[in-house]
Amino acid sequence: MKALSQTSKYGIRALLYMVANPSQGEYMSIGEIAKEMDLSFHFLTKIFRELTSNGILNSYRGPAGGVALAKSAESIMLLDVVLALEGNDYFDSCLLGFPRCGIAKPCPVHEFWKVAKADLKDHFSNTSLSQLAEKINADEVRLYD
Amino acid sequence: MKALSQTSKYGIRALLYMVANPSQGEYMSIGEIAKEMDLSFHFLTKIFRELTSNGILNSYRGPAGGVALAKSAESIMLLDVVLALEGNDYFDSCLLGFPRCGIAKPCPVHEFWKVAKADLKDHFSNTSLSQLAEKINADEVRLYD
DNA sequence: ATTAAATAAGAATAAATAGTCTTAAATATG
DNA sequence: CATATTTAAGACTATTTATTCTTATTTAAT
Repeated sequence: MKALSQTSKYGIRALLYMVANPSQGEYMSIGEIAKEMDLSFHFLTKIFRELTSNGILNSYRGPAGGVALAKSAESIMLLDVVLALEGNDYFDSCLLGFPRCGIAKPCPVHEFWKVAKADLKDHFSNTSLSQLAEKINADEVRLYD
Repeated sequence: MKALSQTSKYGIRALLYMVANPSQGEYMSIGEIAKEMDLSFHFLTKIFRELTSNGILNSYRGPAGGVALAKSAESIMLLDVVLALEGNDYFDSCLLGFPRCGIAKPCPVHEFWKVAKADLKDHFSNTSLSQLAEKINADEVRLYD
């Protein structure tokens, strides 16, 4: 189940890397993040530009430049990042792609899907980057599922 | 949120059409279904081949041939169709695409996503084509959401 | 047998997504 | 000012998904 594009996955993971591995200086270089995460510098740069233009990151050019969270990690919610990278219509989809599925003419799974999407959106809107980064740093490993 | 491919969406909708609009004869022609649903005959044929090879449909060639449900609409679950068209690994994905996300090294949203996927899978496995087709025939329309 | 009506199979094309590359602009430092 | 470092912008390419097209096979009816 591919709920998110590669762009979103990389974007979120890169942000979590930034929060989990705070830099000494004000800005962290995209090159370093890409290297540590073993993904394309250019692709990450492109993703970060989107996050910058959406007010999630600040960027600064030149030596010692890079990117930095525009707000505290506590106040950046997963929802913000998902909407920035997937578009604001992310939660508007009809599960089965029925042509004019909506309030007036709901598809047969409309109600169910509406609730499922609302739950997901709710979770995203209540999950901050700091909360997720904490889990990474705590190295929460489960040996049995 | 694009949870399903176009293939799955069309496939499910076409099956629902078949259940909601039973034909006189044993088989219903793909051409008729495609025409009624206003989608490509060739594409639908391709999708139906997959459903046929997965034991969800029976097909018959020649005049008066076509496709027919291989089992009762009550016993074909949404899950069967989704797994047939999306693959059996549909519920195995990591939401954030973390490299070795799993029991031993869960990603920061692993537990949440595991539950969300299980809920969805559960719903799919408890929803039959007949249940959904009934809603279509009842023309359940909601004027307020 | 011949023809018409279907699906089967898969090649070919189009569109969307993912990823790479090149050039420009900004900034710090010697 | 010259140079090095870094992001910005967007063109370009590759891969995946979606869609169309062509040919083959099966079957019924005349």
